[in-house]
This record gives sequence, C-alpha cells and structure tokens, in this order.
Amino acid sequence: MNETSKSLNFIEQIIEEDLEKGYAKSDLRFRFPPEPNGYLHIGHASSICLNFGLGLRYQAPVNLRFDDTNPAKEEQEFVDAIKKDVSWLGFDWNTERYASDYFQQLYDWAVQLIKNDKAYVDSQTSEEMAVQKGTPTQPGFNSPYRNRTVSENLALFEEMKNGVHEEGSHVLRAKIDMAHTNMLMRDPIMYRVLHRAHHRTNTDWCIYPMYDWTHGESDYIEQVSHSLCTLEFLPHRELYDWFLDQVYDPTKLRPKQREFARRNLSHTVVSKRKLAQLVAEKVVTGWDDPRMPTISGMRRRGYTPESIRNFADTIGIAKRDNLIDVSLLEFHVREDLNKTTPRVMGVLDPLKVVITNYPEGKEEWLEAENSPEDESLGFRELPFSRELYIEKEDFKEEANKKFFRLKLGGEVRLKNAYIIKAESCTKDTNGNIVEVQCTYDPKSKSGSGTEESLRKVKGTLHWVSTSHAVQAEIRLYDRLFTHESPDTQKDKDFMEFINPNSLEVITGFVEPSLKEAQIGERFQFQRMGYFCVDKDSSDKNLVFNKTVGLRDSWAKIQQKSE
RNA sequence: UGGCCCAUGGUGUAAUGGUAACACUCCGGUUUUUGGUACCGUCAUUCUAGGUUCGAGUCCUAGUGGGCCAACCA
Repeated sequence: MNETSKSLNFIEQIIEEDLEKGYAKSDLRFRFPPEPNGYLHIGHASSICLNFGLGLRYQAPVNLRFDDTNPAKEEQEFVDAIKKDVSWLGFDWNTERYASDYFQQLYDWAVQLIKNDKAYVDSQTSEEMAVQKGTPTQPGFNSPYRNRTVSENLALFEEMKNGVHEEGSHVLRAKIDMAHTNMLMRDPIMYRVLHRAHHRTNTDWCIYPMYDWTHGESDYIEQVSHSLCTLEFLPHRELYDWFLDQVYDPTKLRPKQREFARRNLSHTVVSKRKLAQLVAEKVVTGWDDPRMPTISGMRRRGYTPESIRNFADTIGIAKRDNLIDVSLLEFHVREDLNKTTPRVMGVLDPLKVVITNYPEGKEEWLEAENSPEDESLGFRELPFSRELYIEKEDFKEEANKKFFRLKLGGEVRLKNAYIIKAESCTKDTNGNIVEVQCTYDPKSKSGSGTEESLRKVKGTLHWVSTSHAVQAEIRLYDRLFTHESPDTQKDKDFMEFINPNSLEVITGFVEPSLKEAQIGERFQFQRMGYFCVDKDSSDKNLVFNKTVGLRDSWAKIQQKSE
C-alpha cells in the first residue's frame, strides 16, 4: 500500500525519468482510447487500471477517448457499454472525448500536409497499392500518382470530402518513403472515402481518417503526455512521431507513445475480434455471457471491480509475452468475495434426509451467523424440520475414515443446527439412494452451549428444509476453452478448442431467505462456492450464476486416491 | 531472404552494477460448526557462449528461442 516502497513498473520509471528531466507534474495527462466496436475485456481492464492508476498516482487527468474513425464497425451501443464498464471498474475520467470531435482539425492539417508536398491523392485500387507496397523483405515502389501537383491534390481531396467520388476510388496518402524498412512508413493511407453515416457526425463526412493519422494528433490536441498502447503498435511509433512532426508547435507539449505487452489470460481469448466471433456464432449468449472474459461478462458472473483491479495490480505491466493463469484471477475473486459476501445454504444436488425422531409437523427457526469474516453482517433465521435436503455427494453407505461426511452409523453436524446420525437408507429399483433416515441429538443444538452441542464431530454439512426451501435454477460455468492458449496453436483455429461443457444448468434448493435476493446480489453458498443472482432471475424463477467455487481440498484428496 | 521487440521458478512480476525476492499454483502441516478462511512450512528461477568489471540477472557482442510488421481495421 505504501506508494514509495512499491517498485515501479517500466512505464512509471519512464514517467519518473521525465519528471527528473524537468517535465512538470502538472503536464502529465493520460487517456484510455477504446474503439467503440465491441465490449471491453480483461485486457482492456488491465489497460484501464494502468492509465487511470497513473492518473491517481500523479493526480493527473485521464480522458476517455473513443477512437471512432471507422463508421463501418462502430456503434453507440458500444460507447454506452464501454462507459458503463469503466465506471463500474471504479474510475472517473476527466473528460469524455471522441476522435470524431477532431475531424475538422484533422482535415485542415491534412490540407496543410498536401500544401507542404507531404501528402498526395492516390487513385490506384487497393490491390495495386498492396503490390506496390512491397513486403517486409522487399522495398516498395512509388505510385504513379505520387507526383500529382499540389493544386491537383487539393482539388481531388476536397472532392473526396464533398462526396463526389466513390468508395475505393481515391485515398490520401502521406508522402514518406516507399523503400523504408518499416512498412508503415511506405506512404501510409491517411484518408479513405466512406459513404457511411457515423454514430456522431452522421453524414457530415464522406472521408474518414485512418488510425495512425488520427491517434497521435488526437493525443496532441488533448495534450496527452504519455500515450500508452500495446506492443503491436510499436512499429507505429515511428509514424506517430512523423505525423506529429508535421503539425508540432514547440511551445506545446509533445505526446510520446510507449508500448507494453498485452495481458493474455489462460483458457480464453483476449481479442475483441475473436470475442465478437463467439457472439456472432452463438457459442455464447452475448457479450455479457458469464463465460466471456469481457468486463460485462465478469460482472454478470459475479466478479467484483475490486478483485479485477487487484488482479491487474498483481500481474503488473511489462514487455514480454505472457500467459497469465486464470487461477490467479480466481484467487483475487475469492479473496474479495470471502471478505464481503454473506453465507447462505443451498443444495445443488439434493438427497432427502428424514429425521425419524423429530416430530412431524414441527419447525424451528435457528439462528445463523451471516459471515465469520464480518460480524457486522449480523445473523438470520433458518427453518429446520423433519425433512431436509443435503448434498448427494455428502452421503455414502460406507466409506473410509478420510471421508468426514455422513455414512451409515456415522455422525455429522448440520451447520447451525443439530448433530445427526445416519441409521439407514432406501434405494430405488436401480440401486440409487433416494433417502437417508437419520436420528438427531435434541441436546446438540448449535449455540445452545450444552455439553452435547460442544461435542466435536469431524464433518459439518450444509442443508435446507424441504418444505421451506426455494427452488432455483443454477448455472455452473467451466472454462470456455479446453486449451490454455487456444489462439496460438499453429494450424489450428481457436474455435476447435471450445469446451462443449462450459455451461451446465441444474435445479437446486436454497434457503428461504434468498427468496427476496436482488439481481446482482452475491452470496457464498457454504461449502459450494460463490453465487450471484443473474439478470434473467424473476419472482417465478430464481436464477443463480456460480461465480467461482471454493478451494476444494477434498476434490484433490479424491483425485489422488483414484 | 529484411527490420524491430522480448528472454528471471510451473505462472506473473521485482531486484535500477553489490546476498535473486514477492504473489499465485503445487506439496505438507496447525486452527476451524464451511475439507472454506487464517496461519506456518517445503520444492523450485536469471536461455547459451564470450567480453567489460573487484563484482553482471542487470552493460557489450554473437548465437538460440519466442513475438510483431505486407487491412482503404484499430
């Protein structure tokens, strides 16, 4: 927590060096620049935490800037979702900006470039241009249109803007060097003709600027000091600087681009394009499907903003390729949920228990602590009766002594209730156990303080009273992909690794206090895991998502004995 | 057959020329009315070869391995 003792990541070191070299702290400014063409994912969360974290650390403003230069892909729906996600993560932006706000300024600068003989209108097809561009190992060659006169370029460019020309007929290109070793410097396209309505500028423009031309100049307009992006943009830095050189006024702050490695998460894909494909092909129900590594998906799953921020802090920022194990994310989710969620009881795979020496028709309301981690959460009351459900896996006719749960002739504590002993069980015609008959010790009531209640029994089970329990739909999730790195396998498409069993829907029974649970509310079902109420939930049909299971050392013991 | 970036336990990140550390995972234990939590402990790391230096994970060179670059996407 101590800022001064915490080691700096390499971005923070760059900033510290700039500060030492005389950069004013008040000149520091950052931005988070999403393109509104999809939902934000865990990789963006990392970038958001980086940029807004820097803002907090240096008390510097952070803009939320939508990189909306491609009306073919961008929509208002995504703008709204992105704003919601950033806010939910717990960050406040200084101002909300749009690259489209700068279209006029960008156009004016482009005209200036043409006048300075730094840009020209090319009228080749994209195929011709691709050939002419060369390859990484071979230089390109000049376009036949490269030497158009300034006045001809000016006239054409204005016509492009005015919608005189068809899509694909002309582009504006920067005039740099077709033999440059960096392919991005081989006369990159600045503008294309697009007869499309834009979500903000509507049909005002018939030409739209490309990323490279837009991004750095937007940083410059906003006077962003450090423009942070992922490593695949590293080759763009040279162009970023070249474009800046064309318009730079030395009395103003000059933004600098620096790059960090995107964070990869195991057993999923962290790519908007691939996530969009999962949505489009209906592998998942939508961008906010709880199996998706999107911020909205994680929110719906029950992850907390705190846990995602802690995760981002822990994984840090660096420049090497990485594949972060999803178990680290789950650790942070459990860590936060353990501290904050109330405990309740829910039986996912019910087995009926009848307490033969408990009077028929009797019910008792027992006091139960809401959280051993947080006293302030108080207590609630639980109904107990003659017939209960316990978890099917918590009973065996016979078992070795490693099995702490209920077995014939053995005793267990029912959480917050009595100690019971299994006397017999009945089976259906297929040999499946359908009911267990038990006796209880009436003096062993939890919290009663009697000698019997203080007895140590090895196992404690969760349970619900059959007549009081509420039926609930419970959605269990597993990893979306069976491979830890589905999208880096040579000759294999990531879709081949989709886990067919990533969703299982079951019907369980939960304690009656959950009847009034609100959408989004989180609970720990004791001994089972963390669950939250899904947005599909209604008065008629209670729906829970399993957020993450509890650590399960019994499962490990079982695995080893197999 | 080019250019650029990267290389620290199983995973991620530190160590800023001076004893390689922290977290997760794994494994073992203590406590426990959650086989949870908490706490304690074990195992395990500088890609290779040269060089600079009293001293190199850190600087230099080469090699090896991985990644990025040929959208009118961002």
